[in-house]
Amino acid sequence: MARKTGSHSDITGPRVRQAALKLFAQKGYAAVSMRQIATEVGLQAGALYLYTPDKQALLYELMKDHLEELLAAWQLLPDAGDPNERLQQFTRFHILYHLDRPESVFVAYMELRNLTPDNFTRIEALRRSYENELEKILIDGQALGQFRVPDTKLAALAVIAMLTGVNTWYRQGGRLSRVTVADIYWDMVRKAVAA
Amino acid sequence: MARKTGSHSDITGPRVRQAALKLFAQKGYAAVSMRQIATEVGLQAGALYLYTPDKQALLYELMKDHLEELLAAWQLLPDAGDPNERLQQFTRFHILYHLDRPESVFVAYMELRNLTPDNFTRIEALRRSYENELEKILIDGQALGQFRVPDTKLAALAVIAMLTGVNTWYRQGGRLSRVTVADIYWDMVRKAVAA
DNA sequence: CTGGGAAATGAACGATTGTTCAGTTAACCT
DNA sequence: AGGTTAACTGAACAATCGTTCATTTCCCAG
Repeated sequence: MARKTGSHSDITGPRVRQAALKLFAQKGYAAVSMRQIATEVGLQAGALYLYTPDKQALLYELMKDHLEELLAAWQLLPDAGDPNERLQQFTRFHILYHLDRPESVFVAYMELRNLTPDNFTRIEALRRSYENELEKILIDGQALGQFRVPDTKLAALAVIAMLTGVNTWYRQGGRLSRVTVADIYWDMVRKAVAA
Repeated sequence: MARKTGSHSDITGPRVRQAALKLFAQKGYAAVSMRQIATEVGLQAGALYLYTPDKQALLYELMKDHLEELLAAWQLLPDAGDPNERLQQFTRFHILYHLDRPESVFVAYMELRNLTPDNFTRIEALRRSYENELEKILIDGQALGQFRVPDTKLAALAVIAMLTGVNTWYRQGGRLSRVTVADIYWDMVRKAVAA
């Protein structure tokens, strides 16, 4: 038997990526076999190679898409002008955006060492440009005397680490809503960089 | 050939764990084979089973030892009394202790999903008790009016995430010394929880 | 000097890995 | 209605996986 009824390339492709994302997040890239991904989609392992050149490309595309979409979503937001407002905007955006995509976030943070050196360099560049978006806010606020941080680069990394940490413990249906969590973290971020 | 000259069990055992730690941190648990670990030590794969019942135990022991030693080292410090002093002590301790053990920290954070359910439960308990050490400080400071955080549990998690984040970017010989980094982070932590 | 046990080898086990490819089937176009 | 081709199967590839075990070697106690 070949070519199941109702099968289409433009449907199967995304399903392959979705299955890979789910399994990579669950068990880790190295622990997931192409056969497991194929089973999740309802295919034989060989069919996956119609949609990806190899396993590595599957991982790289997932991480690249995640970071590019993250940057695009951030840049789509209106400029709030005032650095303090922009920092609040960034804090809330980061938490809510990441809480909506736990699997992508997990893979993008945990599987860096499974990238080939070339792919690692590209992903790192994307991550750095996201960090720079936050640092720009801190630099502007520092210049205006609204913020006072010892080091804008370190402060940016510290804030991002703190915010991304939410993903490690947040569970839907817990005692705090997503917006409440964002409120709480904004309070700490605001004070941490205050003048 | 068997039994190299000068070989001893009490030397080889630690060397096996050391090699496993190095390789797990470098490539990830699932991507490292027992043969790679054996080669690193200068053994055949079969000999590893004189020092560990299986690969899983090797991972579990590394994580368990790391967390137990972390807790022990923290509890060995003299009680500073004042919550603000204790928080500063925790901040500096966490950063310096973790910067001294990048491989253990990496493995303990990245390989949780490769633990069996039983082992995962035990490791999680250790991690939680470390988080509780910080939360105790925050609760005491909150009661004295020194701190004002919206939620002591979340604040503890946020601070730990922020501090542990140092390990992801710090490189020896960089533009900042370890103590300077600790100073910078203490400034941010102090303000983040300030009343 | 010798026997015994600790330490390590090296081969073997079945299972699984990523990837390729010739063959088969079903959907679409004319 | 029939032929084309995209979509998929299923078998095969060599390599590698974690683990076991009979065998060999060396160190040390007596």
